[in-house]
Amino acid sequence: MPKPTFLNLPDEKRALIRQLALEEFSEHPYGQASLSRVVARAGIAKGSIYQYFENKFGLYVWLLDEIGREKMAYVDTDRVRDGDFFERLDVSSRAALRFLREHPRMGRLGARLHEPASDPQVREHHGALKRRGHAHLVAMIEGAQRHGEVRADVDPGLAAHLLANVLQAGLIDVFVERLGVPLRDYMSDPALQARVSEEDLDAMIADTLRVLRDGLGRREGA
Amino acid sequence: MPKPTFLNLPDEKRALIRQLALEEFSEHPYGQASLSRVVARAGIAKGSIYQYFENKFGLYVWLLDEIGREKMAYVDTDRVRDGDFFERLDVSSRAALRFLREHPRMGRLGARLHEPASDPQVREHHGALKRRGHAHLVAMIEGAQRHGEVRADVDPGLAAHLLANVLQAGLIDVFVERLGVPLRDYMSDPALQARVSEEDLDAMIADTLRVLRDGLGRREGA
DNA sequence: TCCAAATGTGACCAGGTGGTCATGTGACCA
DNA sequence: TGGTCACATGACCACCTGGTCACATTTGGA
Repeated sequence: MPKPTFLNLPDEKRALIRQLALEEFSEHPYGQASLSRVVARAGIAKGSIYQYFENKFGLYVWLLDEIGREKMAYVDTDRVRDGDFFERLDVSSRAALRFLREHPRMGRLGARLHEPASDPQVREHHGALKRRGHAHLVAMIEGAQRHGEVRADVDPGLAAHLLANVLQAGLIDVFVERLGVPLRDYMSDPALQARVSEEDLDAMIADTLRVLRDGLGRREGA
Repeated sequence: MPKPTFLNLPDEKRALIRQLALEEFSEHPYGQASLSRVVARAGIAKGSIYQYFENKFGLYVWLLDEIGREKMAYVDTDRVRDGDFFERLDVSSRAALRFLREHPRMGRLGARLHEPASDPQVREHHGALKRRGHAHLVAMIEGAQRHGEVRADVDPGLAAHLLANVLQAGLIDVFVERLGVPLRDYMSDPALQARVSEEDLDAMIADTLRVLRDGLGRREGA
């Protein structure tokens, strides 16, 4: 999506633009994110950004792609091919949350996918990205059902929606509100970051997954 | 929040403004919702809306309040004081989804509460509304735990977040995507509305709640 | 009938936006 | 040296926003 000119730029400058675009699009919905602000903060001329990208949408798509790729690489680092379904979920959720912890803005940008965008172009792009993730989850669940790890009588599509909401959109909410740490403050304050230990996060995920696996209802046998 | 002038208006005109404001704020995030569009569609002068409300924020707060009240009244119609925790959840979720079905724009407006707003004033107001809902859920869960309907070893705060995500934010997603009916089309096409039967919705909720109660994992005893 | 209070009005303002384009600038090569 | 080519620039454009305000209109009681 970026023009060749952008790819010829020194890495440093490209990284700067990426960073500032991330800050802008993660803190404002697409329609309110301002290219003027980005270029001003980057110290470049308005016209320059249009030599790097076709237009606002082009920059946005590129950014989503970039961040998606980075997250994928991060989460895939801990190989999640072993163990049963819920163990794999645990591992990948922990990786995802650790990613979120280290890169809150990327998490926030990801969360924006779940908002109903007003711009049709953006809405369609968000839809496509979500559909991809959904299909992936469905496949995972169907596999788990074949292996007898997940009850066969739940619809995979419904379960995928459940998991997506709880583990993707939901964890961000929990992270932000349950720990009482607004993402905005958290980002800019290392002391706060230290206060939320990795153990807290792991415990949160473990609890959540336990509930997902065993349910909220009291076990008759217990 | 509205000025006295607004309250003196004929009901018809007040209702029109309410309706148009709802359409505007449900289809665009706060920052992009346009008063100019609202007044143009209402056929009144720009200045008039400022004789009814202090400013954009005032109109928005009033609208949220109004819609919240209406939803509350709707959901409370089916008295939900009887039955065990999950039955009560089932009844109120069904009422909520029926409400969403009849008033999709209100559902969409409600969903916007869960987006991170850029305007600090709006962010704070959203936060306050969400906190109220959260506290209500926590109280419900704690009660259910005392009655032995919900496992005592899950944190009520975490469980509340889970339920809120799945039953509030999540159901909208499911409604929109799982049934393959974009909310936008659904709203303007009665034929589509007929295609999604009340039974479909009820079944969806029943499935979701079953998973929440019993978990996704395969029962050992089964 | 007259007046005063309440309402309605829309041109206007400052400030912002995405996007354009004629004009520079400097690195490279003949 | 002159020329070419990639890149940088910022004034400028049309458009839109929330909000204001001096003025017109309607209302209703005396």
